[in-house]
Amino acid sequence: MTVRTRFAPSPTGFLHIGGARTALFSWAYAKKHGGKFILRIEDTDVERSTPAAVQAILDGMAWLGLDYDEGPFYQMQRMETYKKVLQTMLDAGTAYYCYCSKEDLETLREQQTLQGLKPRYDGKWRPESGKTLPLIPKDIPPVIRFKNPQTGVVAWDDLVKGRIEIANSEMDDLIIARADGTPTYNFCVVVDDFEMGITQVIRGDDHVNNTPRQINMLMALGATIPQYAHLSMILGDDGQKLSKRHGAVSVMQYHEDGYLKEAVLNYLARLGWSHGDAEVFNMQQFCEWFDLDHITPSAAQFNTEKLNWLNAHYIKEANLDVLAEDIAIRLQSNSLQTNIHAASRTSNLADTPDLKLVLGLYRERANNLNQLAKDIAYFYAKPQVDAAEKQKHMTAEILPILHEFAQQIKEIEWTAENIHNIMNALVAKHQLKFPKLAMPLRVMLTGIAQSPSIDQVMALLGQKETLARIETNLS
RNA sequence: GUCCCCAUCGUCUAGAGGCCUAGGACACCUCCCUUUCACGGAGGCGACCGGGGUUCGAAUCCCCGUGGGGACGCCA
Repeated sequence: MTVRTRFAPSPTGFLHIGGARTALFSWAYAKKHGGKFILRIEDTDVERSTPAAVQAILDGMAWLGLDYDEGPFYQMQRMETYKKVLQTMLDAGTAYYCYCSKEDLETLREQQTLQGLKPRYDGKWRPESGKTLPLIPKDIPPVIRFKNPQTGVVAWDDLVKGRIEIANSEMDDLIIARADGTPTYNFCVVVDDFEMGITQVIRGDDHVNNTPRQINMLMALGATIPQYAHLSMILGDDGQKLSKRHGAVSVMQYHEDGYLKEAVLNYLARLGWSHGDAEVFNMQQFCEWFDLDHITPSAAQFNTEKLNWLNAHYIKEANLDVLAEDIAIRLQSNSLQTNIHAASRTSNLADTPDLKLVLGLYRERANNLNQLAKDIAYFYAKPQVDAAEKQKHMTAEILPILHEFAQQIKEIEWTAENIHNIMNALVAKHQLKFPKLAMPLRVMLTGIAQSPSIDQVMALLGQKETLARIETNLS
């Protein structure tokens, strides 16, 4: 049988890290088995679903490259189907009308909670042979409930958690259609998973408790029961549960925060799943290796440090053209123009340092795109020179030598090697340690005391700009 | 409260009864490299929640605790 998996988010917010991982695992499972990955938007909660959230989910998946083979399907557009199935169940006696009002239900729940009982429907309108149902009230539009079996157990072999058994006596008759006739979540999922031929349901483990109900409904419909794999949740960096109030951010936020999608993907893949000692791998390898057997059943804590490390790795590995595109945009949002775009070349940026060469010098030391852009900003705008560093490194002793250096580099062919030779010669002549000369240059040229080899920095900065910055600081 | 799930270094994890003196990765520490800061290289620190079983042998299987989490909506 062809594998068919699905990702079924409800559009009530952005695609967060947990949802992204669920999608990633479903996607990878389908890819691994040559199956289909289906996207289904569960938008039956009209109150909370928004088009913006739908778009946010689509954007998030697009950024990560989680492409779907079918969909997106929208449940709100499948009402006819649900109504039809509802009617069949009513006819078959596996569902029934319930005329309890919301208020009745509310007080019932309160009483039960007060008595320390598990809140559940009392079966007032559940038809049984020999039972007389109450008189149907005129002014209350009924909901439809599923007639859940009352004895026996529902069991399934969860692909992540192993065998799970839940007694039917623990479940009540859940509402599958609201008073206004619209179907509810558990029912729509069942109909859709059935009709879409889903073979493996991979979802968050907050759905474990829904599974036995769904299996019961599936059985009532005579459907094949899919396999289930319940993924445990992802905790925040602090070990706390992620929520709207606390720590949950959109995957797109990682893009904004300077992360490469390759790093996010690799990190997420490795969070709760493993392949021996493999830590760094691309999505192709992931899809080849992925299996449900190596998913941890326990919750995993998010670790930004490790994400940073992976990000550093992928920044080093990135295609330089792609990286330059990205960094150019980040620089631009700080009003810094680079010469990467043809349009920019028409301006007076012709002798501005080549971004790709600059990145070649800097990518090794970065673990974040925004930081990288910030670090190289001085190539494209005069830096703010750190006063303390200037005072520390531009000593009276070195000042005349800096003048001498400035003189000498006016004459040379502008290469890092030539610059380096001049520095070496000066240091030797005055019997100084190399940093004595390198540090003040670093401060004058970059504004701070840390940079790659300063001769290479000068080579990229250009002769004119290098001299200009030195002279400004010496005068 | 009831039901369900989970439990290996600080964190992510390897581990399918002997391969475990518990392995890898991030972080941390030390050293090396060095033109500062990074990168990189070499080392180091560091864990089987507790108690009972089963077994010749348990991180692995069972039971009981303990701790964490989830679910109990005309939300999904």
